[in-house]
Amino acid sequence: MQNPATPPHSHVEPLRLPQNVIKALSIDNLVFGLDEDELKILLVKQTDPMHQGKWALPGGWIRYDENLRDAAYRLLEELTGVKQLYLEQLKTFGRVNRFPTERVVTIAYYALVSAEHYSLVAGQSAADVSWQSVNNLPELIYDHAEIVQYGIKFLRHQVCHQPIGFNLLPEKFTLLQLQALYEAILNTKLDKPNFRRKIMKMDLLTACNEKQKGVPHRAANLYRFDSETYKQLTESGFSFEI
Amino acid sequence: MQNPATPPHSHVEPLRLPQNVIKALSIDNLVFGLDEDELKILLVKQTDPMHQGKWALPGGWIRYDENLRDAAYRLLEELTGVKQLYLEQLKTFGRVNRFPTERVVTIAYYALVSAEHYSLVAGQSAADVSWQSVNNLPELIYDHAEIVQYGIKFLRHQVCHQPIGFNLLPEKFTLLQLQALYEAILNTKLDKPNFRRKIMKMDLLTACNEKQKGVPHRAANLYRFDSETYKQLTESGFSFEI
DNA sequence: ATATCTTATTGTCCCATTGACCACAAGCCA
DNA sequence: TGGCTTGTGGTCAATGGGACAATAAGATAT
Repeated sequence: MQNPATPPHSHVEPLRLPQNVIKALSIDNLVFGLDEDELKILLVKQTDPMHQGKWALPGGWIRYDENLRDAAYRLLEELTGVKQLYLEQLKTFGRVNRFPTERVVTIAYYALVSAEHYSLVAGQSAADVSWQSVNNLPELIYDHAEIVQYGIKFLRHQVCHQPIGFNLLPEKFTLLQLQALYEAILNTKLDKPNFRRKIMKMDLLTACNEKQKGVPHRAANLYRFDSETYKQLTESGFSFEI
Repeated sequence: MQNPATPPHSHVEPLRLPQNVIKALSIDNLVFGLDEDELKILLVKQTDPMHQGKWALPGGWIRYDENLRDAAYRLLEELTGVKQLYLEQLKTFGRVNRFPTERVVTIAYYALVSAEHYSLVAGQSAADVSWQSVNNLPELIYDHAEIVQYGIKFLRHQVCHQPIGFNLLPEKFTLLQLQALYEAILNTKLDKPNFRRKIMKMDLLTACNEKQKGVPHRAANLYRFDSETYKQLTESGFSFEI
């Protein structure tokens, strides 16, 4: 972990910046995944003596000639090998003393990893990367706990107002999987028939004409999110609400 | 405009950074105000030959020992003299070539100026600061048009999901003023009796037991926003929706 | 084969909310 | 006094959501 792409929080003192980056400006990624109906985030274990036992958000430096989002993508791909994921800016955190040795402002992004990629992510990379349940997080370095709290709150809000939850599911999913997703993120119980009607009435799902396989009970229909229709509906004033 | 607090976009080349700031990181403020039922933003006229006739968002550099929000507050107060305003982070913009001479990333904040302060704002400061209708904006420098578009969209969303619109009104306001605010921001027409019922049922307004004065028709009741009640309601799961 | 279990899916009832619209009240002005 | 404008209270039908009952479809156990 001594290469130029080393995340800023792998060092403590002295701060050794790689060449060709914007000093004082870093990226931190808040990566969400869904595991057995539980919402998890991706954390990196700190190995240096100063932060022994603590964890951090995966992050790194922005290159001088690199757009912000590109930097976030690159850092995630370097870490997890996953290319396709939903990624949006979360917020910028810059409290004066958030970083010990220098004034470092960090731009936080949040990402959603689909079920297909979920198990690959942590495996692809070093052993010190792992998924952790948002309901039972370890101690985090710097202000990362604050970033996580803000991000969870933000995700809870977003997921109700934008159809982004689908990014956490496999491409083809059942209505119950979708419902379980909302229950996991919002930490609530929903009524199955009502949830079903609400979703279907939006006309955002297209039936795959295919059924679940390998389940020990009646197989449910599989659906996929129809982003084309969503785009059209949005233009005519439709707004997604759960 | 050659003092150390000069906004980054007042210069073009060479980039002369004031001492004691975080290089490569600036603040831009998107300041909203309501004027005669029209939504306006605060812009600064550019005087240097390079940007003659163009306008910019008021902005500046972040000091090395200053929190981000504090920097945004300071810059606004320096420019307008207004201390009390609603201010929140909007988004960070950092396209590689958004700034001509250097890689500069900017953290955009958005602010809401109350009607009491509205007319003071532009007067307090240089003649090259003025309110401009969001429906008829002049040409802006750099990526400021993009920031403005994003901000307007964001405001339209926020105002429907959070009770922030009150920050644009005087402390005591009538229901019709509130309705006009929503109509101006959302660019729609609303039904008066229905809007009224919807708002009142939320229990977020307390009557001042006072009436409008100096109007050539029946005077309406004045109300004020009750932030205490809102806090309590929020904790019990209430969510503001228009 | 039959019972039983689990989940999928459809249907129904009731109530709160919304939107469209009407009617009257209050105050100013000519 | 009457006409004008705006405030305020009401009706009514349509809609949408929450609670919940009922049935269907598979899989498994006996």
